Amino acid sequence: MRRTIIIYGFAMAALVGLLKLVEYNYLVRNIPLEFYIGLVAVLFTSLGIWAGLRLTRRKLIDVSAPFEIDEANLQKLGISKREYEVLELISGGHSNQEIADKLFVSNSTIKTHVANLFAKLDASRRTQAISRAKELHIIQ
Amino acid sequence: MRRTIIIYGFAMAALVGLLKLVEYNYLVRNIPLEFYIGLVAVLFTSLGIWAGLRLTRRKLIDVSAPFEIDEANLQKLGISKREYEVLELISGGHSNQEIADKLFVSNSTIKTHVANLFAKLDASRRTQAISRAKELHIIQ
DNA sequence: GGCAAATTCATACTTTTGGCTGATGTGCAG
DNA sequence: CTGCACATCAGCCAAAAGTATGAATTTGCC
Repeated sequence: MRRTIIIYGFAMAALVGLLKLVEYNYLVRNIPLEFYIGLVAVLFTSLGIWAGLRLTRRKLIDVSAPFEIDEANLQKLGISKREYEVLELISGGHSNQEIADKLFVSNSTIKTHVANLFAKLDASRRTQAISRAKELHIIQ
Repeated sequence: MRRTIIIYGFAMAALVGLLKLVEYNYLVRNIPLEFYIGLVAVLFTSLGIWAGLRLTRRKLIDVSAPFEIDEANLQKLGISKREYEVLELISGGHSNQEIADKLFVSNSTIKTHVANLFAKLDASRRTQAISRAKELHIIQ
């Protein structure tokens, strides 16, 4: 953004210099004013197109951005690191036992984490938790 | 696209007219040439930004294209209309009983639909079914 | 009309999940 | 040192989900 504006400024300066040169030639060689104006128009139209695209390119990227977890919501809900791991595995379609095996803890532990997640996500079913978490952009 | 170019053409013509007017004033009232050039630069820069955004707007829309269910995959798996409704409600976080109430059928019926969905989606848990369905782009 | 697919429902049984309570160990900030 | 958050685990009970099997109805299509 800032860089684009700076580049735009430099381009502006360069063009002014160029114009002064043309102006000199115009005065000396009597080039038609229309040609002069046309040149300015074309150059600045191009510059406008370029600047416009530059300034909105981030939006393009943002829109197509893959996925970014909403850390703010995670913080707000107070979901811990371990709980988040469990949440991800739940949304991956794993059972409590599978999650327990993957994380090398007992089934009981997973149940506790899941229960805490439900409280924090205001859910009472794992499918509901997934749905809520998706709404809050804390999982994909 | 074509419309943008036409509008651009009209704007160009209008500006040329405006410039002629300014040029007249310039010749008559001796407005500095720099002012004249500056005006052209600003106007055409704006026009360039506008045209540039117009011409690339389709890309913006394309990139942010919402979501389209993969009908091909639905067909391939042989998921029926009713089954798909159930699938959507499952992914919405609803219990079998809730789904039954929403669709005005019995819990048993939902269980059957769910079992059939599992077979077709090669899943054995609703969370897994959601995960698979998402992979296949048949739900969001 | 008749067949195939889809939709509906039931019953019985197993597994998984969820709700609740309580307990232990660890690390960190006040 | 003393709460506090976090992570760990256990046990019990109830509810929900999943499996299997069989069957009646409806519907779209040839």
